[in-house]
Amino acid sequence: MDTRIIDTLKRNQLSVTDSRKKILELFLDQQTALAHADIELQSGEDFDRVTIYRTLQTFVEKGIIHSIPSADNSVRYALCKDACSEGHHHDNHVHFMCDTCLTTYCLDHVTVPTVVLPEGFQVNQVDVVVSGKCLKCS
Amino acid sequence: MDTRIIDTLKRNQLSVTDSRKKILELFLDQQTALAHADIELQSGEDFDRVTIYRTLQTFVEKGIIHSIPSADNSVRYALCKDACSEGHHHDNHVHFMCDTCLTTYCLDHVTVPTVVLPEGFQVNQVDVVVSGKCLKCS
DNA sequence: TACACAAATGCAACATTGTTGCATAATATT
DNA sequence: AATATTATGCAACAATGTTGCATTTGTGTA
Repeated sequence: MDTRIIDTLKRNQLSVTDSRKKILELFLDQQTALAHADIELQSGEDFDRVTIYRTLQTFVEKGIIHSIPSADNSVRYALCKDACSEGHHHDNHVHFMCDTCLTTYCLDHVTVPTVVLPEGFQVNQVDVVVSGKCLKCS
Repeated sequence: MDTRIIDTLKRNQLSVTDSRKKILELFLDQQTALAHADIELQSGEDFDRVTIYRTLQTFVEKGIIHSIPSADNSVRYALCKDACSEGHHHDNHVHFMCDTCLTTYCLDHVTVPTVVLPEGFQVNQVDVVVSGKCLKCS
């Protein structure tokens, strides 16, 4: 068992439970974003759907994962890396969703460009959602 | 009745029906994005939910409206302006969602910045979703 | 290690959102 | 005005998300 899993949970003052360990493991094992349905399928041992919803919600609140906007009614989540995992929830991100395989990536190292808005709009967070073909599908 | 409504429907080879007229009118009357639920509430005369879903779907296919990604499980739609309305579906957009009142704007005139992606990713479309405080709420 | 407290889970029931097939009604075409 | 085409409404269903509460599990402490 990856020690990062228990470390992360403890650092965030969360009880170490089976579902949390397993769900966090799924995120650590793959570099892509996961939707609720993915987790339900991949978790093997079946946790109650409610537990998965609540776990995701808790992880978002603690800044362990963040949600990725999408236009297809399926919110996905991805691990917050480095800086973000220390509690800076309001980070900007570039996300990429493959039109073909629907795999979604959080591109941490891509810098979010500055957006200039009309007078009167106060910017809090900027999410860039790029779609196209990913490495595997092109 | 706004002649733009019937014009737009005919230009897109769509039968002119009550629900399509009403829904298109809602989009034309307000400058903000609408979710399915908003339309259901605002349409007054109640159309079947299925009709609303199908109308939105048809409008998206014809390029009359476009969907806006969101992180809260509620896809919103906004009118495609000028260039876009002539059939160029794959336009890039900057959208703004107010954290306070949840009103969503399609900022047509704001230019979408260029995003540089890692080797191997082919860009098709770029959506920028900005959140913060809107004109009214700041 | 055992105990008590706090917290998370699972279940049930429900609410919301989205989809499909088909008969009926409305619109378009001649 | 008559016919062909298309959209609507209904019903039934599927998927997704939420809430309250009893039970179980984890945590901190003696």
